[in-house]
Amino acid sequence: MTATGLSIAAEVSGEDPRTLQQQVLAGLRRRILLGRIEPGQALTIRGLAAELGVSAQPVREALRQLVAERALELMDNRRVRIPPMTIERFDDLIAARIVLEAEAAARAMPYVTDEIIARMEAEDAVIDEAERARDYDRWIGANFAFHAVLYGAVPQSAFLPLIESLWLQVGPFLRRAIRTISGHYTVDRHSEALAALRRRDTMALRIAIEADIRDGIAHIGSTLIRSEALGEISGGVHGPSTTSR
Amino acid sequence: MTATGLSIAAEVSGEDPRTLQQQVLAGLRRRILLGRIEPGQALTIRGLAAELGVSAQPVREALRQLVAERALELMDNRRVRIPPMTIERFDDLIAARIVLEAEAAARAMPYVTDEIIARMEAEDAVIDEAERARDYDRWIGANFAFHAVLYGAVPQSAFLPLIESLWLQVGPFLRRAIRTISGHYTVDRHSEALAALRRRDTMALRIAIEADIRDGIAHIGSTLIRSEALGEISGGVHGPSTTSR
DNA sequence: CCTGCAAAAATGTGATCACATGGCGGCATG
DNA sequence: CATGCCGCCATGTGATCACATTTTTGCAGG
Repeated sequence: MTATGLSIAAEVSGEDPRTLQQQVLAGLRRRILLGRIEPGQALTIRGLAAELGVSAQPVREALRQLVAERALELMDNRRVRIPPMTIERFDDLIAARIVLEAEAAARAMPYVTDEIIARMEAEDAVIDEAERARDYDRWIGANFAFHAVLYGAVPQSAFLPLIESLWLQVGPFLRRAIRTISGHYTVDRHSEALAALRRRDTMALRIAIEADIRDGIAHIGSTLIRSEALGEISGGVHGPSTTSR
Repeated sequence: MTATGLSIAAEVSGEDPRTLQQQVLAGLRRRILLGRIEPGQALTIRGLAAELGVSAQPVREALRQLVAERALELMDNRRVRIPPMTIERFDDLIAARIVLEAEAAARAMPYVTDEIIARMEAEDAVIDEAERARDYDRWIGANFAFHAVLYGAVPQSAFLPLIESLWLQVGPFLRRAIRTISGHYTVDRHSEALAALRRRDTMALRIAIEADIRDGIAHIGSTLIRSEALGEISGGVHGPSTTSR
């Protein structure tokens, strides 16, 4: 077993980080995925280091890794921020999610066991529960976990890291639109996906996954369009250099 | 314009790195892509630093970034190496390349100008020339560049970084099989792709790209299968700890 | 009151050091 | 001669320092 950088999949299956850098990375990744970091806001190494109570070294490497995953963007000023979102980029990200996740789901089918399905049902239950409790952090997390369990069924999948990169890019803008979503849309798609899994119906699974991504995103897209009137979403100009915290 | 970290696309369009770390990263990325680093061989920070005549710091960050891009793998011993290849993983990588690159090509169509086509023709010419000269480095590089020019036609494409990650994962094993390839197979597919581009025929382009990837890979797959008799391709066990060089 | 310049503070980058971990070989013991 | 233990060496990790670049602040001149 190789050391993961504590990816989402690793978190789902429960691993503990051995290095400080991995803890910092996992923490930042989580914050980005859950939309807890303001897009456009500049992240400073020293600021984060002070906030987390570690030296600059682990933070530097974590930031570098997140830049490589496109969760963060290295500007020309050498400063790091969450990349601003545009309609074109958002459209690209969703298109990439759809082709990758649909294919990943189909390729996971041979590895799907009852245990995998059970774990997905568990995540789906968490989603329901979080929705009733208005716990958006948990809602988003479980939503990703639902998918991660499926794609992660394939032992050394090359798909999952790519998909996680896409999630990290979309994540910061999910939360901002999530409150405007009516609420019950994804559950149906998840049920569809689970039903397809039980029947081992690959084509139906593809359709359910694609629909899930599209549905969940339609509202957000319109939210983006509304915000678009103001130009780029957060960070058109170099954000204020407020030390993060 | 944001600092790119000197990706393949950035190299194609010609940019100069401003930091040491970016130079190291670009150099390592190139060596990996061209298959100049032995799979399974452990890369040491100090070894690379000494080899490149820089301190450990830029090397550390470059390695971290390459780990994030899955070009390198962080083992439990905290050593870094090129991930061993298995048939399953190779199959995954090719499947991912096909769905991503076909989609990226289709989405690039609206942005295709005569200048883009001209640049692709130029890369294609380089491929021919390199093939006659038996210059495999140039051959592989131009081959990737051919695709990069196309996908890079889209301004802020989210696809290109994902695709580059896949190239980096496949690269180390391309060269090892390339000598066994008959030779003239891709040229036809590239001609097909160029013809489709001139006609602005998106569907034909998809087919050509997919065929290009499949054709170029079929022979390599069989090479892998032959090597598979020996177990994993390079690095089944932790590689020898020879300092790189 | 606005503008532009210069000093000062903040930040990223590169280098180096101290320490913990892991790998390797030698050595003793059966 | 084989095997297991112990110590040394190489390596990754974290911390810190020096320096160049960038950003902010303060002030003078219009």
